[in-house]
Amino acid sequence: MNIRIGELYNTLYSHYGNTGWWPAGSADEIIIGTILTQNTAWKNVEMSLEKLRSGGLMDLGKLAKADPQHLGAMIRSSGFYNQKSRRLIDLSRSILTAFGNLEEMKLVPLEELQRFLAAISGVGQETMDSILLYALEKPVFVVDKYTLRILSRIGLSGSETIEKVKELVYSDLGKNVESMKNLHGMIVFLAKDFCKTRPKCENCPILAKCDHGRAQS
DNA sequence: ACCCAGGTGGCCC
DNA sequence: GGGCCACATGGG
Repeated sequence: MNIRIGELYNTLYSHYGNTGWWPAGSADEIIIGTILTQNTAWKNVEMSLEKLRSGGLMDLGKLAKADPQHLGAMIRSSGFYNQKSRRLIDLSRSILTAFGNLEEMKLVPLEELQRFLAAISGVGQETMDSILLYALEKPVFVVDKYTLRILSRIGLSGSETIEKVKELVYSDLGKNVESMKNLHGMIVFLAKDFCKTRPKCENCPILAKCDHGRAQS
C-alpha cells in the first residue's frame, strides 16, 4: 500500500489529461453501452451502437417498446445478444416505469437508486456503478477488471475487495464526480494502451510503479 | 485453432 | 465466501 491513489491520478493525468469519459452522446447511450460492453470488446459494441443510432433505437423509450428479436439482430456484434436484448428492454421499462425519465431519476437519492438497480437482472456491480457515475452523475467509483489488474500490477491491491478499492479512492480523491469519472477513464486508456492481459510495457506511464518495470530494472 | 474482451446470474459446495 | 458454467460475436 505504498502507492496512493492521488499519486496514480497525477501520473496518469500528466499523460492523458481530461479523457472526457464516458464516450457517448447522451445518458441513454451510456446506459445502453454499459449493458452491451459486458465481457465484450468495445470495438464490437461500437458497431452495435452505430446500428442503434441509425435505426433510431438509441433511446430508452424506444427500447422499452422494441421487439426482442429485432433488437437482438441490431446488437448481434456485441455477443450474448439474446440475453442483452431482453435485459435492455427490461431495464428500459423498469427505469421509465419507476422514474418517468432520466432527469427525474437523477434527482433520486443514491441509496434508493442502488436498491432499484440491484434488483434488475443483468445489472451487476460494475454495470450499476457505471450507470450511477456516468449516466446519473452520482459519486460512485467504478472498479472493473482493468482497475483490479492495474492496481494489482502496481502492488496496491491484488486481493483487495472492490469495496476496499472504492474506499481508498474516496479517502484519497474525495467523493468528486469529475475526478472519479476521469480516473476511471484514464485507467481504461492505460489498459487499452499498455495493460492488457498480455501487456505492452514500452513507454507505459506507470512502468516505474509497476511490477513489470521493477523486474526489468 | 486458439485466446481474449470494461460481466452477470445460476448452481454448487 | 469462492469455483464453474452458459451466454456469443469479432479481432489478434
